[in-house]
Amino acid sequence: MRFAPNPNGPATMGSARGIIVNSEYAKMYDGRFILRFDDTDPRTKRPMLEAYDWYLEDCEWLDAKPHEVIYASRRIPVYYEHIEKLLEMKKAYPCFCSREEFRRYRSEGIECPHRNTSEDALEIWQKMLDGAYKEGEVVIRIKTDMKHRDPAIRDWVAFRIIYESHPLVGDAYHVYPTLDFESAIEDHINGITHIIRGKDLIDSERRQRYIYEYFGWEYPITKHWGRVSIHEFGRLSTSTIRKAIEAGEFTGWDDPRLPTLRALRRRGFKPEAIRKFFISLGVGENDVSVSMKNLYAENRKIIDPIANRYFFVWDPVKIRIEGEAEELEKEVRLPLNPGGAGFRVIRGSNEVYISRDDFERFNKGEIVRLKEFCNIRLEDREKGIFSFAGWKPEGVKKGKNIIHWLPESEAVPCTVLGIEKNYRGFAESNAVKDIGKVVQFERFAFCRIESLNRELRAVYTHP
RNA sequence: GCUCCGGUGGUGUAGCCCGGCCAAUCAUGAGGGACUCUCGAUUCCUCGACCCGGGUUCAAAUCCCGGCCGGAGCACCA
Repeated sequence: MRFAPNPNGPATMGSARGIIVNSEYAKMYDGRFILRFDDTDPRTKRPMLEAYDWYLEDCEWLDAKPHEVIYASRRIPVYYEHIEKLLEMKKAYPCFCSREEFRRYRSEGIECPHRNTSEDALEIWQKMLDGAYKEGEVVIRIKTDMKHRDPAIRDWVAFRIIYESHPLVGDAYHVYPTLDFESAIEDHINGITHIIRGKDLIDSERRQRYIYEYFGWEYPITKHWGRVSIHEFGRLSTSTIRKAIEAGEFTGWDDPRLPTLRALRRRGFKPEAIRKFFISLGVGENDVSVSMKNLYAENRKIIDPIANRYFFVWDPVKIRIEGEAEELEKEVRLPLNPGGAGFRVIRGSNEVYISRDDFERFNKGEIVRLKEFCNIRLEDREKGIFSFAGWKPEGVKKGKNIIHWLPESEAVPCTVLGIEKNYRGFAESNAVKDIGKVVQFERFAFCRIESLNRELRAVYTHP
């Protein structure tokens, strides 16, 4: 099995499907999983140097470490050898038609003048390599059938001239193979038995079969799947993301709002959840339109039992509790997580922060409960004054009237990088020791604590 | 337009090749209940689908034909 991306940007959710499904099959049948960079176009789909390593990182993260990594741009001489054989066999030829001319021949199903006249094909090829021709002046075509019922198959291009420095191999070459050619050769050399890829490559198979036939090779078994679109992200292509990043709309390729794997990793998603999510999508040929909620559900199953719970008071409002001031200075114990991992301790106070959302919901005289602490009654909304109303939870309406809270002494300034917006407020000081981990801010969401500088920074994972 | 695919609950998926055990799987979602301490978490229950028409057959989600709808490709991109 193989996954063959062009590293013109980092791996996204779309790449994840290819990585996961292919590697999963390799695991199931004890086969090999190869990561191959199809980076043979230094211009239109220019590879991004950093992205090569990012792909490697992302594969390992997804538990899909490749058995072998191939860089097509470093194996161009291999493709040259093969095309030379085809030229000798007269199964390929140099074509001097312009794109427009050839398009006409193709649509009318007639052979172009260069198809059978080039006795000196190998000489022309050599001159191409020597740089005797300009870009677009000549290409190498594979002979198929100019009467093929699908015009897309008719005598396709295998090599073209591009004078542009390649990010990985520099100026070593200026005659580059197309994807169809490079991929056909590599799949055979690497002994690929099964290919699973997008259905946009169905025609590619029909083209490549000609080469396999000429060389007497056996074509791998193929499966083509439809496009995945994710409700929350819509259609974001690598190039649109790049433009948006350059325009400053996103902070980088790992901006939590992006569907890149780097972003998901930053948000604290578990690779196992992503694997399950894509495996559940299957390999049908229909296009699928799926919601991130499914991924959230998978992820939640893994992290919910183990994520530590903390308070995060967003958009905070300071309130004062009157009466029992001394008694309020006590230690409050709250469960750390559902797995029974013990307790965290918060020191109570008669002055605490609560979220504005909560604060503005209450009516005068209403009793609410500060979770695991005490009950309070709203006395004066303008001044933010409540009165003490008992220790036991009795008498409090269940549900939304049990709220989270934080005293000044426990409050660490915190920003959560969200999806729709960022949230500012105070996080419970105990959360500081969970840097790098995914926690649940109670009544808010799961978040990954990222760093502590002037303030604590967290990244929104999901509800 | 030409070539080729596909249509199962709101969403995704299993089943289709090799017809019966399918009043159709699993997940997500939605609705409702529970919770002496997250009603944005957890938990329980319920709801909900074989595109349409014809044919073959004792029997069709599964096979055949037609229609409708949707998708992909038709680059010197991958």
